[in-house]
Amino acid sequence: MLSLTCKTAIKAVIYLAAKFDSGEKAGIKEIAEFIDASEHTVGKMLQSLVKEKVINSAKGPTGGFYITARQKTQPIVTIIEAIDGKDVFKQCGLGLSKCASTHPCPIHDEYKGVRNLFEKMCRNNTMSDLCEPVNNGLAYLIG
Amino acid sequence: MLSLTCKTAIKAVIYLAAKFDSGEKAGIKEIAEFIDASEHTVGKMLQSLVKEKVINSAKGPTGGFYITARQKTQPIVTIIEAIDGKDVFKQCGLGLSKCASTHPCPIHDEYKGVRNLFEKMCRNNTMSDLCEPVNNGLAYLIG
DNA sequence: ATAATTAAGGACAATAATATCCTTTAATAT
DNA sequence: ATATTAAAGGATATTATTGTCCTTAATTAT
Repeated sequence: MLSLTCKTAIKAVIYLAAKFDSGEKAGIKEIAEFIDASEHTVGKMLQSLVKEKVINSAKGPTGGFYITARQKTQPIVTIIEAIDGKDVFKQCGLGLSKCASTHPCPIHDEYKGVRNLFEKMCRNNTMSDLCEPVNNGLAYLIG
Repeated sequence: MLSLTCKTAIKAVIYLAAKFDSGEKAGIKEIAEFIDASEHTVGKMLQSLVKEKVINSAKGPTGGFYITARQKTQPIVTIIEAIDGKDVFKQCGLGLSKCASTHPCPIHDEYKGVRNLFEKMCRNNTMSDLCEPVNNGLAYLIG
């Protein structure tokens, strides 16, 4: 459903959300280490998130990536749309390009149910919602 | 969730299921045309399905691919497991390899719900279930 | 038996997704 | 102002997935 890059992005943002309380910015290296991903990949992906205004960045010494209180309240669908595009929740289960209720594939309705449930989950869960269990040691970003 | 090859496989098998009633076998070319996919790709993929005993084949003139009455009653999860493997319904939503209730990712439970719904759909729908609307012009395999 | 037909299967090519490197730009601290 | 630090961003390399080709093996009809 989601690309690898997108999953990495979600983890990175959750890390930034956790970091928010301290007010500190986080560097590429630090983030990559925490979510166990390659520095280069993380750098590239964070760039996209900044461009799409999902997170912020500052250059220079004491610079790094950070998230604002307002951004923290956004649902994770924001990340997904920024990285994988807005069509993730519209794709046909069998890959037809014109699949619709007027021209359905054989699993159209049922697959729509699955897709919608996933979308709902991504719209209902904010970044801070997901960083909370991580902060409390109830959930993990690696392993 | 599913690979492109797997989606093609499902469509091909639905076509074979529809063809079943006439007792005829279908050649690679015919199947590829009907589901609008490349001959080469379809040939390769059908080979795998035969090896996994999801469908059958016969060589030589009057040969081709076909499905038995028994095979037609199998759920489409059979196709999925043959092509994409058995782990499709076990993968973590954020890509962790050891994601489990004792070591969950932040979306573990909710994602499990989505995954399970999809799996249920794939286990409940048999090949003949899905070929019926196609036969009746209520659903399509192309477009 | 022979020719024709069709799937099997190995080898390879093209494409897309990921990952890496390197140079540039901006900001801060001295 | 200068040096240092860190992100931005372009270019390229690697890997995985998908697609193509071609030869082989099996079956049937004549």
